[in-house]
Amino acid sequence: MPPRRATIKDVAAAAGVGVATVSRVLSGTGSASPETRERVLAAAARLDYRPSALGRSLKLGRSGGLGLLVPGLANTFYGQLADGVLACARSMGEHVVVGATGDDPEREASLLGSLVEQGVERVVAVPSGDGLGENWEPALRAGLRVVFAGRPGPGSAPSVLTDDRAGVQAAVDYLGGLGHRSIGFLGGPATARERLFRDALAAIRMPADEELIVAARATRDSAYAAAASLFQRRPDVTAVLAADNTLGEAAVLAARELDLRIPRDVSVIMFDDVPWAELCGPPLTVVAQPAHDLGYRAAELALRDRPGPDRTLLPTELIVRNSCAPRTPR
Amino acid sequence: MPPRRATIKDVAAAAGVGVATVSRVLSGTGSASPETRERVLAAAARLDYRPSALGRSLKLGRSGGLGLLVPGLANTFYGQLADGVLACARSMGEHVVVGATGDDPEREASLLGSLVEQGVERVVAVPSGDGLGENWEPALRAGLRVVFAGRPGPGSAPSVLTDDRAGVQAAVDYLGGLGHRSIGFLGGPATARERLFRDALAAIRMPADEELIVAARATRDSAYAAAASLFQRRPDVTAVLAADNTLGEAAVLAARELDLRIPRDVSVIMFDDVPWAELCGPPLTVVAQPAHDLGYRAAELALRDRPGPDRTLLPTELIVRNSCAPRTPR
DNA sequence: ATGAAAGCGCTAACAG
DNA sequence: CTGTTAGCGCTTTCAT
Repeated sequence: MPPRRATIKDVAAAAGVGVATVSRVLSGTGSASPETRERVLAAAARLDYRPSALGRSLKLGRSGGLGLLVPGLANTFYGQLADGVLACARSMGEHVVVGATGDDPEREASLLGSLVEQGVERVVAVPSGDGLGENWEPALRAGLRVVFAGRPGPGSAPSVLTDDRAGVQAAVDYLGGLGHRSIGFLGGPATARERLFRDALAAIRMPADEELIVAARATRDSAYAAAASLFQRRPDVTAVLAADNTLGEAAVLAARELDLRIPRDVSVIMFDDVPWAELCGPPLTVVAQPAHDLGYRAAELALRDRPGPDRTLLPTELIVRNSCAPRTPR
Repeated sequence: MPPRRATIKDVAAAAGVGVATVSRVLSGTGSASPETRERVLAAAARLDYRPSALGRSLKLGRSGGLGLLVPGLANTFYGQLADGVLACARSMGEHVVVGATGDDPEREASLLGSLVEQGVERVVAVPSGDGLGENWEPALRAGLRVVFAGRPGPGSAPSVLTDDRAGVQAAVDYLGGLGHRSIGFLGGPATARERLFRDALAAIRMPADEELIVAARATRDSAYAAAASLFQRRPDVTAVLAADNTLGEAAVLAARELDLRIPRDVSVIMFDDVPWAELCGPPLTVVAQPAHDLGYRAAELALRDRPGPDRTLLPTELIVRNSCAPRTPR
């Protein structure tokens, strides 16, 4: 049987002082005679005392800790974002409680509930796809401080985003410049980029062909199916923009399966400059997003005391590699 | 100012009963008249009451929650492993507190300390590279229940591992069968596979050339440098085994940079069947590890009440793609 | 069936 | 400078 963890009382007894003194010495608050300090510190060390955050939080009413809600960590983009959040939290001495929503609003709601029960009152979240966000209403009203990252949150909640509009436009401009006229769009659960895609097309006076815009659910299979069906239904697409790295992966897989050569038969651009984009055969042209920064900044905002700006926009960058070529009719 | 969260007292008052009754009704313990039940439930719902896990944990002495310590989440392998842990935790209604160690024992120790302060008493961890593990001694003695995943923990602590011996042997056998005699090994912070590599070589009666065995630190740069220097110092290596996906990535990058064609000039096998292995140019032959399962099983063990087996070994699988070819002298 | 009260570990007033 | 005490939200005897 493991010996019960030492409490502040044990330390007080061992040092021959009152509990308040121990608390003061250990938290640096108030003053204590050097000699007492010494004794307390020694006793604490000897007993391997670790103050209970539970006790402290309960007393203080506020419980440190940062919640983090992402679709899933197997996706490199969210992994990087999460690492950014962890880095910031660590630098501020806060712990973080994570949950994987699977882009499912119901799971998100339940996870959110459990965060609240844990006493977490600040969270950074990549909101689940549907975008309706009625999940967040009550939490926000209840005083939970949430900063959305990577995708805009509902209402006026603060969000740290990438400049997707510019990113999508850059991709579309690039493809358009290469002569492509039938550009497909592979979208995911978050549909914001889909609208931006239409806008980008309009900006260069190209009509949006609804059949070329497809949306997949948050699974690998669904992404693949969406990509394959797009290529099959419309053999005339000569270029495709994938809204995230999962979709990009699906696009190259589907193209390969269908014997479409990249970039000869189809040009591909995807969002997210994941490390493998460069290793891909051929190396993929991407719209890079600063995933780590996204997380770091969001965490910073959530953890800082003063509310930050409602919208932080981080730049995207079109990184040209070898997955796009001038249009040649298929 | 956000309205303070409702407490059990508020519910009791609103329902016109004592706090004990509320507690009993809400936790399903004890009995209550249907009519009282009704009133309590209604009041709780109306006030949007969420029981405080802090209060409960403090009272109960035990605090749910699972700690998770990994090198970092940007690495797909750990991301998948973490997803496995999250999946299991969620199914058992536990929350998860994560930390990224960066494979640094010091950070690991500090993170571990903060977990203990949070009242977490069960953790799954990918122990940091050094393998000395004096970090864990005290925690283990203090009754912390830790299950190691992916890498063996120090001492006799329970671990959920992949059958690396078989995996390394399969890779070496395969390469040997292809005629390779100078096989390089790219190792990381965790050195266990390095020993297995020597063993595997011995098993097929090949001498281990120390100069062909290199170890990188846990950064992308270090991995790249290690790979590049291996290729440059020893132009006679015709094959290389990379101990994880980061190292594998470095190997193909370095090879490309040095104008070494895969697999014509060098054959490459890496650990971890990350999604991009198939997309790589050329598709990479890998030793697949069930990352998600690793995490799920480890979490299961950590969360179950009875201690499980000390060692769970999950199978690896050699997945042959196109990154290896018969040896041709360079 | 239900309420009153104790106490988990901690911090902040308040005395001394 | 330091000790005593109340009380954070909750569960759990113990009475009623």
